[in-house]
Amino acid sequence: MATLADVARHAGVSTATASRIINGSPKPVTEELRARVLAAVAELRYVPNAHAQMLARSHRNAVGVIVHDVSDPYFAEITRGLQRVATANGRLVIICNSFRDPDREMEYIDLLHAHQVAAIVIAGSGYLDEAAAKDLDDRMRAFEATGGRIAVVGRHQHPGDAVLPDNEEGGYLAATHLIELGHTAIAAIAGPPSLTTTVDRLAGLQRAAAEHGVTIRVAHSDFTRDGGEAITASLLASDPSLTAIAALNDSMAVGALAAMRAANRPLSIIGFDDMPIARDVTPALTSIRLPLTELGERAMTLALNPAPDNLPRTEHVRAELILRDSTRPLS
Amino acid sequence: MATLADVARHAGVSTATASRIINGSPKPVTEELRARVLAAVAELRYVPNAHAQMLARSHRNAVGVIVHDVSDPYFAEITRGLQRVATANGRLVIICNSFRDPDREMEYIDLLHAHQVAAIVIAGSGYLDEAAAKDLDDRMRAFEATGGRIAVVGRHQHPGDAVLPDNEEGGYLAATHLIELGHTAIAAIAGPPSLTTTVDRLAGLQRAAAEHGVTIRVAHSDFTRDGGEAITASLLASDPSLTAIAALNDSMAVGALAAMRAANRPLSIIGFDDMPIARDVTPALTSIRLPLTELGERAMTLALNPAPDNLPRTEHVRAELILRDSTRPLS
DNA sequence: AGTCCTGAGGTAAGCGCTTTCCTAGGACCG
DNA sequence: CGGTCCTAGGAAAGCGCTTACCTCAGGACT
Repeated sequence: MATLADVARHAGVSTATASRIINGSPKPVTEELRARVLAAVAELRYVPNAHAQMLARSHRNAVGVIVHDVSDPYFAEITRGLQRVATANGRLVIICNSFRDPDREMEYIDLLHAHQVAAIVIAGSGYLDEAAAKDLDDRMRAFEATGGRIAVVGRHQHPGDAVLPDNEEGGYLAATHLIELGHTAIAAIAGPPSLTTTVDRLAGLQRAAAEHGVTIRVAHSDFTRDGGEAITASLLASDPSLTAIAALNDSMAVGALAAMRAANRPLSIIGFDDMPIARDVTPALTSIRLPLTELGERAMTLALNPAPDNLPRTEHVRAELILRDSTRPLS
Repeated sequence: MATLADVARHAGVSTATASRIINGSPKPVTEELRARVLAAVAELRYVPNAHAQMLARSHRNAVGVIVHDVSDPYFAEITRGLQRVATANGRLVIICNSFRDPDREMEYIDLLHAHQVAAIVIAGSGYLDEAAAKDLDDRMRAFEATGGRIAVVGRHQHPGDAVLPDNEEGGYLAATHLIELGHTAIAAIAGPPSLTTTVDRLAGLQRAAAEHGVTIRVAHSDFTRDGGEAITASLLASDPSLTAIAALNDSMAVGALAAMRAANRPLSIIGFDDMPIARDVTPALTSIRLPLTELGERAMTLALNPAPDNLPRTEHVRAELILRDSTRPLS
């Protein structure tokens, strides 16, 4: 592997000069030396060792992103926003999937810390488990103590910069919509109760229910299509009066649609997140939209630009009802 | 930021001893010192500087992955497989999105090279553009010259370890299926003609067409849902006799479904890739399945385990027809 | 002519870690 | 009891870079 010293030797200059030329330092250098060095770089196919650079420079360049799973469309959208802003600022993004495992999340925080990233963005639901949240918070503080910055997407224990999707409001919108269509036999199909996302969305649902004197039955399952299908099937089997379902994310809603078709029962189903598939399933899914890409963009912006006074900032993004065909007035 | 020297000082030992204890080196150390060092680590919240470690060690730990876009379900699946194998081998994965831009791809190769990754996996279609392919290949060789390993997923200029989805075979299966259902007025909606994926799949389609004496009309657009919808709409408008469409990926197929619905024309539509959405659109999409996760797993396995004789290895994964409701016999 | 810049380049001190080699004390042997 | 091996621990040499500081010419000034 060619090193800077090789290049310098090849060009007959010192490593200092070679380094300056290669990095375009402001220090003036004769055209001739510049040409010689660049020629040596090309000939030796020299690529600087990023680790040596990091060590020698004080500059922290990369940023870390921890999401539950990039291949989940929800996080994919957020990640897209994160990346857009990061690359616009010339930062390398290191993406880590925690798969909703607090331990793995901690490992990744340490790993990113070890890699001297300038900032870490953690996207995804927090954990209601006090112990886990506390441990996580400790790691984050240790990272921040070394000058690293953290921004979170979604509700987390961690105090600091955060951008929060309005999950409660979204839940409220969803339930209100179903109730206004005349439904009263409503079930909510929710993800794991240990996630704050689940809790917040449910809270909104229940607030609307309480306001209208309706009770909403809650069933938990995985935040996946299959989870939604299974739980809906059992709900339909156990409750013949059910006319509407509020799914706490679109994947579950798609599963619910499948279960509904299988059971041949007309239902009003509303999803949450408004993922791209929503408009292509049949019937097209009514859903609560969250501007996910924007969520990511704003989080990365917060992470990259420290508040002048260094006080924690919190931004909210609104949820919005997207009307399609999967919800109908109770006939 | 606490350094190893701080820890050593705090524990009253040399950095050598501290390093050995922290890294669990085989060198024996008294229990007492071990305890003192670990206590210092905890107290100072010491996290080793990964860059300094990389520099000092010869060991290369991370691996790089370059895909067109992780949030595209196709690449998400592949990436999942790559990650699975990588983490199973204790490797950190750095994911880079090239967004189908050869220049960005080159930049990322250099970047990963600079970061001293042990291996790079490049997933996605190659480019038919000779110049771009050549440049890319140069970078790859420079990386390999320093001891790095490369594996590619899909057809690429680069000679070396590769795992290839059987795109041609898949195209053949798709067209044969439509023809056997009695269709003769068939159009293919394809992605950009500069991608080898497009070319290979089309070749399969045309081989089947030739075998049965049918001609398939080809229209190009983006490899996206909206691309598929737009091109299908214009196809339907210009050719009233069309009865079947072979989409070169599922996203386009979903778009085609939407266009078909809008035009209220019954069509047989077959997709490609069998992404998860396929079974949830209406009608459920007949498609050609590629075992994407396996593709990723095998590529990473190749990348991580050099061939004993260091000869290029090529593995193929078969395409398979998945029958659903979107294709019907010509009535 | 002597003093001071100023521009162009080199020297060398780290950055934080790993690891080879060395040292000093015991344990053990004959 | 002197010599030989271990054995636990330390000293220090890098890993490949950046950069503060130094040197040395050659002008521009007094």
